[in-house]
Amino acid sequence: MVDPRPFDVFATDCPSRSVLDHVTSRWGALTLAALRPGPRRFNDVARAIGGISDRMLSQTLKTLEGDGLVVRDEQPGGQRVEYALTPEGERIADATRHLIDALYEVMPTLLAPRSAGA
Amino acid sequence: MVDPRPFDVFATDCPSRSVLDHVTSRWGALTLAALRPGPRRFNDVARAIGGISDRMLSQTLKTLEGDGLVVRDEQPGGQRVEYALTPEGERIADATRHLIDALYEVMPTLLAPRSAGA
DNA sequence: CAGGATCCAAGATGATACTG
DNA sequence: CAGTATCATCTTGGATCCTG
Repeated sequence: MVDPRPFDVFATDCPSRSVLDHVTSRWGALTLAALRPGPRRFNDVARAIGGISDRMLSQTLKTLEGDGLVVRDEQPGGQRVEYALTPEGERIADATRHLIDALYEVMPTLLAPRSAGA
Repeated sequence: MVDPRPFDVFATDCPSRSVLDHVTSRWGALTLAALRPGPRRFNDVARAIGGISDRMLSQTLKTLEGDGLVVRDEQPGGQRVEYALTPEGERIADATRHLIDALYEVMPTLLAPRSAGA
């Protein structure tokens, strides 16, 4: 039986490293987080994420789709396309959501003028 | 009483957004993960993270230090400097660790040749 | 609506050399 | 050891225009 965990994000050549890079890319985490509530259309995602351009969203979605974290559902007719998380995408999106929540929790402290002791 | 959670990473101008950007920067997550086991010296961190250059590590550490997630401890004498996580940094590092673990869990599926149904 | 193609500026990153 | 300074480069990201 092989090692069930041969992955190592610290290694440049590990496949998990590239997926991590995509997930932690500038728009990756936010895109996954935006899709977590459920399938969404392109422009809805674009509007949900402040500052993202069509180009970057398109590119990010493609990368995540290539990784198997997102699926593109094109309704017949063409005028309507929805993006959704795959089961694996959901696991990752949940984790990024936790990260964001942790961030919210520590933000007040980070913003505090450094030390209450001084 | 003010809203205890006025933060929104989806908003371009929210402070939490920039911290998220730093944490999910190319080397941010890996750097935090590398420091999670405990304080480490510069070159040890550098060696732990495959592919990072001195320059990038230095820059990443400074950014995270500026956010209040990392502290720099310089031992008198100068030849020895250690980097450690602040309590807030630990919370974030834990979250990124969970993200990495989630990644490890789904990797086998992501690598599988697409579908067992075809 | 849902993007693709192009052009271009800005920032990220790396290699190397140098310092205290 | 623990970085910093410089330079060249490669990628990222945005704005704009175009198509089905």
